[in-house]
Amino acid sequence: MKRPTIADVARRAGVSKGAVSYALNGQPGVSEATRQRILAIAAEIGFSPSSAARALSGATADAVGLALCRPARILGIEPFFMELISGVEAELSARSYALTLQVVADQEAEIAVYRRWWAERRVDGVLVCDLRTNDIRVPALEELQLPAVVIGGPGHTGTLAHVWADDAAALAEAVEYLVALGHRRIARVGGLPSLLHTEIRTDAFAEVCGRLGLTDAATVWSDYTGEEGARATRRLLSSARRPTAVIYDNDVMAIAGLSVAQEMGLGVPADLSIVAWDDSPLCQLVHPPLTALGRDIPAYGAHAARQLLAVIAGESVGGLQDETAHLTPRGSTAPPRVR
Amino acid sequence: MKRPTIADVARRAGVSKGAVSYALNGQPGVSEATRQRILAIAAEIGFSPSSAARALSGATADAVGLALCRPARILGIEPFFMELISGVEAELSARSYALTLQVVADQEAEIAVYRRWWAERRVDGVLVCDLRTNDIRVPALEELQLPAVVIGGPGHTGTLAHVWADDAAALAEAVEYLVALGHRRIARVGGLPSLLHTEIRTDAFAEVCGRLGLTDAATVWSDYTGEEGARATRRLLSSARRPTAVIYDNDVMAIAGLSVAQEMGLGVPADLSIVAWDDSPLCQLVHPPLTALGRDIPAYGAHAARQLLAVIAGESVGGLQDETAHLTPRGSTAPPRVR
DNA sequence: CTGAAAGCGCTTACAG
DNA sequence: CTGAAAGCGCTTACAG
Repeated sequence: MKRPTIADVARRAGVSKGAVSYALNGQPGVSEATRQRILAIAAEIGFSPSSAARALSGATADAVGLALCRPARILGIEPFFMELISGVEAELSARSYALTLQVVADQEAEIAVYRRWWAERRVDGVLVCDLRTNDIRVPALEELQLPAVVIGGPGHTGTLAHVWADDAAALAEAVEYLVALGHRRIARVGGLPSLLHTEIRTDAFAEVCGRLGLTDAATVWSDYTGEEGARATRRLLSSARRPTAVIYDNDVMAIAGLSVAQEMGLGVPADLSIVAWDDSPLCQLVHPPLTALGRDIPAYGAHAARQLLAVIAGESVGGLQDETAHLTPRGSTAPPRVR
Repeated sequence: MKRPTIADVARRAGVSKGAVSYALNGQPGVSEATRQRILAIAAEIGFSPSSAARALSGATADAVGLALCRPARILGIEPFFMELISGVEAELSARSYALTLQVVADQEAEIAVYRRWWAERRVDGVLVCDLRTNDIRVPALEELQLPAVVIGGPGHTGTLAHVWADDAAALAEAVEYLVALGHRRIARVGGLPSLLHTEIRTDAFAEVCGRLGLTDAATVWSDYTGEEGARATRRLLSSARRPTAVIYDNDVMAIAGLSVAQEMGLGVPADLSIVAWDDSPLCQLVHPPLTALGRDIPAYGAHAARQLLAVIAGESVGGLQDETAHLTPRGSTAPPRVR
């Protein structure tokens, strides 16, 4: 099957290629009647302009890039990324933008991908995940002047546009809720310490625990996987003054923690209360269902995509604060059993 | 920052643009010494050929498309897709191919996306998921002559290349294992009945149960979500002659089933044995860990991508049988408690 | 309001 | 082995 070109449309409409281009792109320079006729013919023969030809003529690539820097096993198990992607995609495809995805091994490789995308003119802009403190990707993108939106913050985003959520406030809400239930020994199993949002949560956890006079509050590090979450939980629950409540930085570790508690013969929530970040459907799959801090991740992705399209359009875009995660109490939290 | 073009490289190397093109693409027509010099200069100034210009000159788009037809909530929670994507992506990026992702609402929308991609020359080929019986996407792709590899089968793939796994054999292995443990009343919670692989598993389940003389074997339908998996499990466990073992078509439903059993006061595995398909890390997160039918999904994706690149290269490619899922026994299966 | 033409940055026959 | 040139399919000033 031969692909129709703009010349085919022009010939059938009896106009020049230029006129077809104007008609399709909603530019002035063609009468309304002609425009309608051209549009009808284009639809009839199934014409869509070659994205390569458009991109080459100085127009945009109509594509946005997303590089993911996590190993496959973590990418697969965390609902976060797929939900984010589906939100990004929904916004992009509504504007006929394509999403180009690439998995990278580390930040250097990610920067190399950005350079290549830029040199190839393959994407009009990129979405940046997993922001770190003093992230080397930020100056690299600034230097390339490749439109970019950082998903994360606040802070450490340089001059780049970004969308962020107030994790500190959400964490404080969770701690205050546990304290209100009567908990005094609260621990937190954190995600990768190199990520900015982990650091923000760690600082917020220390701040709120200090403010509430909790002296036994400790953060232990993990990497978002179930194995590490389980290991961290075993360590916490084996300690002399074991916590009566644990907050996990993601749903997968929280579920692993629940399983460890059951394995150790501890009742949840009687002996141990559990709170998870990322209120994915996983949290409601287990028994008891997990109290979780959640927000609309597809919407977060959609907002980031919208910001990026604005940056690409040349608008001046700064930071956008997204909804703060809110706590949904379920069966995994209760007042601590008096011992 | 100005993007370097082939002319910049040619000027600095003191050769024609054609020579640079030959050198970069490994074509004859340039001496080895010149080639090395050109390559060095290209690397030095960070030149990558414009993908648009390459695509327009009749070369390939160097991109492959993947349309996903599942709602965000299912896409997010099932590790399968993200694992598949990361495998696809690993293979593609090793050959400098980009992956273009689009989420679609239904098969008609998916076909429209294929038509647009084809007309826009945006991708060189596509990967097709979630094959159905008499799938309307197959003839549509055949008509477009858009290179495609179907991930699924056997059967119903028309003339398209495909990769598939023998789910019937894997299911038989699981049933035989349960029967060997002493189970006679085995149920199955199936996935979306419209999908071909669900149908294949259903037929295989009926066949092997018949062969082994299990008269109470029943398949109930679900949709891969935890809610539906839980509902189906409640129904099964409330029946007069409730099964002593259940096989679930995915990990998410199996975990939901485990949770329902616990909620109903049934011991797993003492009162109920559970087997899950898709041995993702989720299966080892719960307590007891789930016996599961698993295989290497990233590798499956990589094989599909490799097949697609072969089709794009014009090679004659048929069906490729991938590894059969194998059973990993864990704590969720045991001989049935005598009642 | 319309047409003819240049140009985007490559690839690839075609001459030398 | 190398260079000059056509052409891919668009967009967009530039004339009319």
